[in-house]
Amino acid sequence: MDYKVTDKGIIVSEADLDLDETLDCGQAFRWKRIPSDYDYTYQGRFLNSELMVSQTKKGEFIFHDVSEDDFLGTWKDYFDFETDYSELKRQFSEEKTLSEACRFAGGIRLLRQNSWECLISFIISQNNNIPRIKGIIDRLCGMYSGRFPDAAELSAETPETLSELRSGFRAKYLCDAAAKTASGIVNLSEIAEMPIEDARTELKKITGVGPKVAECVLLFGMHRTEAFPVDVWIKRVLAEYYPDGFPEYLSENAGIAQQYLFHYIRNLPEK
DNA sequence: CGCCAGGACGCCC
DNA sequence: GGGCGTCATGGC
Repeated sequence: MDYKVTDKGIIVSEADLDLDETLDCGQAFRWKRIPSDYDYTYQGRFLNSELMVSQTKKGEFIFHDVSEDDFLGTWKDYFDFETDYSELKRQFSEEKTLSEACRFAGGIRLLRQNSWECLISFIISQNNNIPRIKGIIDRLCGMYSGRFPDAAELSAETPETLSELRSGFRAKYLCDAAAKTASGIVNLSEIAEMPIEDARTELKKITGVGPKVAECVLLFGMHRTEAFPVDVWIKRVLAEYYPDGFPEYLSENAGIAQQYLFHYIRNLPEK
């Protein structure tokens, strides 16, 4: 990754990034594509920072009105620019299906998100579809003037006061997650450092967090790249392409591989 | 109308 | 420990 500071903001050169593939692939739900003169532009937030970022036809990325401090302090880490995705894709491409998935969408990166936001987002995601997940999260932030509520704030809500979210049976799960996080029964920053089996057990103490949601929190919110969420789409991939199991040599980065496969199977032209 | 969505729970055996 | 109905909501 190369960057330069300009009067427009930070301009990044990075071959292994595509904004559509990374910001709209079901790992994060608060990015919106907005009209612009660039190839495409997304607007969104991470913690207390807002960002408008554009991708140009030359494959450069403009982080609009971002200072060098903010770029180095926030966005460089969020977009995981320290990781060499070319090298990862080289490893993945030793295997046939993954190789095709990487060729299909080589601009996916694993965002380094916030664990609390991921916990809430993926509780909402269960038995749900991506457009509706985005809508519910949008309405949740709308209750807090566009900000994502912290655990203390959300713990003051009840399933009734959350009714405007139209999150259905998930509202009581959100309240339980907030209560246990705010009270310290569940400590996300400690969980992030635990051996992964212990971390899974801890996360599943929250009602509404099962194997899939726990795995998503570990992967997307704690950057545990060995976590491997299995949803209905990945089940199809495993059944169709990996009847004998997922390759062992990939286990350290299985979660990142999973992102390429997820995007691939969901967007295959047919079948 | 039925089916499905980045599933988990409760109950049954 | 595995199997199955149920849980809201909305798009197709």
